[in-house]
Amino acid sequence: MTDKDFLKKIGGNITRIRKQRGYTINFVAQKCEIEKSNLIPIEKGRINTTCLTLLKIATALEIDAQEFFK
Amino acid sequence: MTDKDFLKKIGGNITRIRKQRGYTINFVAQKCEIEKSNLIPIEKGRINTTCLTLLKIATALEIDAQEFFK
DNA sequence: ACAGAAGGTATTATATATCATACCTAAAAT
DNA sequence: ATTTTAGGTATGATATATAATACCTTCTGT
Repeated sequence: MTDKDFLKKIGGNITRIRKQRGYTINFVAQKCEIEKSNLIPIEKGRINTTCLTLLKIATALEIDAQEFFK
Repeated sequence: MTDKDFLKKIGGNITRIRKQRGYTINFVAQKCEIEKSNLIPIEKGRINTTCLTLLKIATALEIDAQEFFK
């Protein structure tokens, strides 16, 4: 698995689960207390985010962070 | 789960699996191509590492990154 | 037609992860 | 006793994630 594919997998999982919840990017960003200018590239797999940012997103999506790696 | 506890969980899982494999920190750091001055504080839960560093460590430990989050 | 919502991009500033290196201690091996 | 190995810390430099903000496009609702 390449680095790029790995980040795209994580981002894609975040997008998929967010949409399953019916949440918008702005809503999740507010709930996480992160900026959408950070969240959007994470979902796109463009940036190599950190454990704690994943924890914030997972908490906002009411899910375990490990789900993002499946 | 606090931020500190989350990072300690991840670091503890890395240490546990590394020792199960009988690998030293130096060996894993070399295999990962990361510095031990980076790996040690990750295992201790002192730094908030990134997805790609977790991927490198998981690959060196022959495991899926999601194991670190369990 | 217009207003608002939603996704997305660009830029600058700041915080911090990582690298590279040197050094230390304790324990084990010889 | 000395050397080696393993874990760990300290520091300065560099790369990059994140914050904060402004702006853009498309689509939907009115």
